Amino acid sequence: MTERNTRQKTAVATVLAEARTPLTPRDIQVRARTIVATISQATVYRILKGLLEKQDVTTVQLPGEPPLYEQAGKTHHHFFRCRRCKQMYEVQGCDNLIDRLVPKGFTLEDHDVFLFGLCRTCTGEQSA
Amino acid sequence: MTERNTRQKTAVATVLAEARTPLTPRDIQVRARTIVATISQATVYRILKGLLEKQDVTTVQLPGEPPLYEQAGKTHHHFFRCRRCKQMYEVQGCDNLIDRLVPKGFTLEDHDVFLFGLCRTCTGEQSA
DNA sequence: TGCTTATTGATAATAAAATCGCAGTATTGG
DNA sequence: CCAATACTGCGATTTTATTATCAATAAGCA
Repeated sequence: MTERNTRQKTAVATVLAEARTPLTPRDIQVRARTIVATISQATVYRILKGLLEKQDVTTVQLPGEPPLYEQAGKTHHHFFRCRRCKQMYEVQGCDNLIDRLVPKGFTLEDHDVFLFGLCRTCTGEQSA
Repeated sequence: MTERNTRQKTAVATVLAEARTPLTPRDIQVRARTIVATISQATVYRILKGLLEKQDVTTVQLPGEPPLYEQAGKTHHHFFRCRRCKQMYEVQGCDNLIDRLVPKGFTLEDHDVFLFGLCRTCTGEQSA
């Protein structure tokens, strides 16, 4: 038969749509439970797998950490992660910068940039 | 007593010193076995742990992959990884570029850049 | 050269993430 | 509405990376 629209899928889609930052599967489960109280971790993984195949979500792979998930279709961006409050902030405008790093004769297909430090709020509170 | 200089430690140090790219613990074991035929994986991990504490080696954390190890003390650099031959190539000259990405008021402490695509050799062979 | 003990090798144990199996549930075409 | 079956929940299992255990080995000082 065809794919079915379940409450669980709707819940995960809603969570991803409303998320301001990439989420872990557990984040997604916790938030989805406010919509479907019993949604399981396995189901979250299954739904994410399906969404990935349909390219409705993408993964954000921070070095040394398990993947985070975010809705697909956003404009190209990277992240600044605050080491104090752990928040992730989107960063734009890398393209022409990256090209300069590519060695001559190499074909650039993709790239990642990660910034780490203190966000504006935590920079201010740092001295306090 | 004091720390001892074992053949295993020497072998790992030699492997790291001669490596042109960051290596996995298994890579290191395989290469070290050409020097000390019986060196075990556990020993490689133990030695790497010690070298990390002494800051004689650093880890390279590719997104979504377990850490690679390389000798410390190199000039700041990033990597271009060829998707075809899997080789990693060092890339330099990111600094002033990265600064432009930092949002106002944020404090940049660290950053990572990863380039993916085809190296010069594989770019040439691609059409063949 | 001996002796102390840091270190090793082999394997079991652990940790964390993701998947699997299956009985029960709920969606949807008719 | 109802039946076929896609999907779910739960727990067990797998996978991969790393660490712990412990008897055996080997640095390196006296």
